[in-house]
Amino acid sequence: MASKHDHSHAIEEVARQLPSDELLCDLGDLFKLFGDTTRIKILYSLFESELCVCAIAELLKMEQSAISHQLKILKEAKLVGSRRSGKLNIYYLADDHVRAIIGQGFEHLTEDEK
Amino acid sequence: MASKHDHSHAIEEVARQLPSDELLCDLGDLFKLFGDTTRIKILYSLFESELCVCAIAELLKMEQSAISHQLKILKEAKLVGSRRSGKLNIYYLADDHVRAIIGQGFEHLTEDEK
DNA sequence: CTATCATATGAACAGTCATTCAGATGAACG
DNA sequence: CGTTCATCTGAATGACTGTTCATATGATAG
Repeated sequence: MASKHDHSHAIEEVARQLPSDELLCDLGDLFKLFGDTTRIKILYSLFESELCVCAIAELLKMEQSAISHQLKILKEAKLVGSRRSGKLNIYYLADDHVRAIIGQGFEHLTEDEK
Repeated sequence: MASKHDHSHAIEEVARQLPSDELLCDLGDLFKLFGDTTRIKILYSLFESELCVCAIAELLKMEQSAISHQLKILKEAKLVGSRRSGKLNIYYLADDHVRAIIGQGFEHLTEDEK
């Protein structure tokens, strides 16, 4: 069975090397986090220094609520962390992988302008 | 101007180091490509060897049409390329950055299981 | 305690997007 | 040519998701 022409052996070979469905889904979900301009900007903003919510909102010229929503998503994914300082909630990058991943994407974009 | 408490100096500092809006958008668009389970699976399938459309469809147990749509997106983004071989259209990874980016994401997922 | 500032939250809306279905294209082969 | 197989394409649909608006929470200062 399978289709008309037979490449079942090749398929099995590839299938064997393919990570589990769950891992591949997690991988997709991870990249989904980076796949939004606002979130990318937030993460990038936190590259150099931690920032409070309203500073990020000002920086990106967006409503505080929008930033807050995205920060929540990033925090649930453990890409950022936060701490209180008086009235301010200060957010910071929680993981150095964030820099590595964005860095790779950056390289891809800047290297091959042909 | 600005908000009630003043962090304009910090904001300007960060803003100076922030890449252009256009680049950040491109970055988001790039990661968006990886942010879909089907596309991740397709790309991963092509890690080891090039494959024709129907082989990918079989491998992922999905309709050929769905695969074809996603391949088109990946090709427009120049992440994959294709060549004809008889009746078959064979797709392959067009860029080694794809491996690097997915590899980074993979590392993030596998390293920190706490 | 009350007013105020920073932030969080929930519902609603709009836009995006992946999949499906039906049909078109295009190469190979008799 | 006409058929067959592999692939592509476009429209339609349903699901998802980012933003906004209005409001709630929570901490601080007076």
